[in-house]
Amino acid sequence: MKDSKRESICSVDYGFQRIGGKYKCRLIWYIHTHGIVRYGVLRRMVKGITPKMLTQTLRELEEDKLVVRTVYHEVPPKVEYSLTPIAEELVPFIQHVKEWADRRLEELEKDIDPISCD
Amino acid sequence: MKDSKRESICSVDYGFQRIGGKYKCRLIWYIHTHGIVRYGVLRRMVKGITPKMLTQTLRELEEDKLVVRTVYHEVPPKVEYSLTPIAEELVPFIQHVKEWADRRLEELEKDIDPISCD
DNA sequence: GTACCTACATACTAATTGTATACTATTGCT
DNA sequence: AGCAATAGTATACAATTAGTATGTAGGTAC
Repeated sequence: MKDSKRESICSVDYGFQRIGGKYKCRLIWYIHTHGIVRYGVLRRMVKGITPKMLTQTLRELEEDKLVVRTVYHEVPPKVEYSLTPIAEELVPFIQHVKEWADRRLEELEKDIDPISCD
Repeated sequence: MKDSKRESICSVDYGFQRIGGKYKCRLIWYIHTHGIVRYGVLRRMVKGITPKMLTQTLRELEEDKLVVRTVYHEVPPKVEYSLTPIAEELVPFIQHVKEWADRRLEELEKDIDPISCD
């Protein structure tokens, strides 16, 4: 993520730069529903994500103070992720969008049958 | 926007695909605060947007049934955009993010002084 | 001693998204 | 005839974002 990304024109822009991207909100949501999650668990939960994207996204969230990364100096390595209060503030809104999306999907048709995020 | 965009893995994913992108939420927000807006007005409001991106984004929003495009067959041309009830459902949540972002920006520092979206 | 575990790192490539700039159509107005 | 106004299109290009493939560390179990 470049510094230029920090140059927002307005607060709507700023906000969505922080939670945009392919996986950010899904990660926030998953971490929220589990409280504290290990890297490997996230990797299995976020279907299709590669380790590179997972690490990259988590680092960006950490930089923006949305997740906390706790490293246990053990072997094999253990790293846990959890949400900051700042990120928790976003959870209701992610839930709102999720519910909105659920209604849209329901309207569309039943044969798409997307996998639930719960 | 490709058809693959329609292939969402979960509803969080689905939701954010519909409102993600550099300008979508800003446009929804601007149209909301003005009710009915003409193309040229939007272009002047959304600082820095190019006609290509504006048209493209509006068409995507229209496809997703978030905005309504009304063409008046006059010369010079007149086209008005307004939100659908589906998009209006998203407004409180965009406002939530906007307020969240305002708090973040305030915390960061005063010397950034981003332009308000109101 | 070698395979295995977790949580990455690195290099490269592909796909998507956005920018810059120029151009069009239509008709009233001067 | 030529220009202004509006809502775009077209084309080429640049930047950003995502994906693939492979490698690494430092122990532990066999």
